[in-house]
Amino acid sequence: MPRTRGRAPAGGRADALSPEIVVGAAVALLDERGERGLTFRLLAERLNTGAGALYWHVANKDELVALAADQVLGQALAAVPRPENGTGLRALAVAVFDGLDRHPWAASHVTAPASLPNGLRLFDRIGTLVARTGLPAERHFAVATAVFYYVTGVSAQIIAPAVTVGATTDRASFLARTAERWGRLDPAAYPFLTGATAALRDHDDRDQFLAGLDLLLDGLSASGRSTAADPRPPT
Amino acid sequence: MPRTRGRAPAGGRADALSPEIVVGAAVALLDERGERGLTFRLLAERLNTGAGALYWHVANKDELVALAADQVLGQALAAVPRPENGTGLRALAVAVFDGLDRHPWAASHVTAPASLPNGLRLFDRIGTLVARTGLPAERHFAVATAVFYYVTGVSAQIIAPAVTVGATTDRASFLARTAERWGRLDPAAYPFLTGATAALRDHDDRDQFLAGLDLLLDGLSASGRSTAADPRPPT
DNA sequence: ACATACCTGGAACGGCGTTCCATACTCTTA
DNA sequence: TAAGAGTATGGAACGCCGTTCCAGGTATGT
Repeated sequence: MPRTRGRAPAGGRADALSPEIVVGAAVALLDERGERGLTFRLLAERLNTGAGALYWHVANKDELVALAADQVLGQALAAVPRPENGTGLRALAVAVFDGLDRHPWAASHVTAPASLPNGLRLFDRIGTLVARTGLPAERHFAVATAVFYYVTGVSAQIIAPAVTVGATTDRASFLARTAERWGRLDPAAYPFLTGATAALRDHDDRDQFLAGLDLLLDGLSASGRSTAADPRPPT
Repeated sequence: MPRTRGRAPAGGRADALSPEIVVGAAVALLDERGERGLTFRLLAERLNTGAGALYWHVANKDELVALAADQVLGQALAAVPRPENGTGLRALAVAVFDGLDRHPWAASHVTAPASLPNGLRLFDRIGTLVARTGLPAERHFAVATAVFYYVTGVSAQIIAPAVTVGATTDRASFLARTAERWGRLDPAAYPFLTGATAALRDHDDRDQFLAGLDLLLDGLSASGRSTAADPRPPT
């Protein structure tokens, strides 16, 4: 890719490309065909140009996918309700999860430490909300990082596999088959799994995300209560 | 790949391949060159055979990488200390993190729901330890899943980016550059990040994993205390 | 009209995952 | 011992991919 990416001062062709257009088309293609279906040739075809032209606007495929994922994250952040009461962190996390769930390929590309605009915005909003909880200041960064890691990492774990699986079969029958396989395991070697097949069959991914998130947030308020900086120390 | 993969009843050549040998060589190659460096041609060359022969033992590259990651997970599980007191979950999680940290490419390939042997073993051990905490039985599955997601998802978030970054520059200078970029952001738009550059520069990834894990486990014991099934209800 | 900088798009390169298949090896059966 | 079957090999070939290269087009500034 050439050094500069700025547009010509004033003009340019009417049908000119831009990084935004290329990334937008990439998001559409990723939504339709998944990560393996995104190809510079196919993308160029949709944009009525050649593959080489895309490299003027985007360094390589890694950057293209990263930018596409950051755009998805931006849409998710735009959907976050105003943080009114004390539930800001939870609402933010849920909005990100739901946003990524609509574009499953993106989940595994939102990485830390954040470098792209919306990743930075997400981390900053988490940090700002953490700073309001009354936790001692020296713990803000570590806690914010933990929440960021949870939201991005666990979302990726939950959402990403669905891409591979969902293409072939629907979720219910996949869970049923998995549960059946668990049930056939040796109970001596797998005492927990063999008894958990019903729970596996009935579980909901989004609820799992929320359950873990609430554990984390409970731990946050619990540890906040037991610190010296707390305005209302126990007894 | 052909239908069957069983070895001949008794014999075979002295230099015969096997799925174990192929996966073992793949692990070595992944350790040396990372995921992009693993190639069927290169792998075949190391095993003194042709690329086509590998497909007799392994269905495709996805399966090969998944099996390699599961082998790494197996090594990590073998290193877990005996779960004596109440710290079993923490020790298990730490062992998995450290094991994956030694093979960074593997972190993002340990997925849920687990299907390969060591993924199943990990989930079962987490579930067994959760069942011992005194939590009501109907919450065991959800909590075990949350811990599993945390361990695998957050490990992947922390460890995987280091592959891309570490190849070019060392960690300290990467953090320094990132911190400097955060410092140049607009404080009005990024109030938290602009004040967190020092914390970013000094943070330790493993400590972050532990900090979040402890939050989660604190939440676990806190929510365990407040449930109806608890033998000692609050006041 | 000319020079310049930006941008395009098609051809070409090297490498990849995967398939195919002729061949070889070993054990079983006769 | 000879033949057959099943198992495993390895090299050639296929189609596709990311990426590079570059000759040309298109606008602006002089």
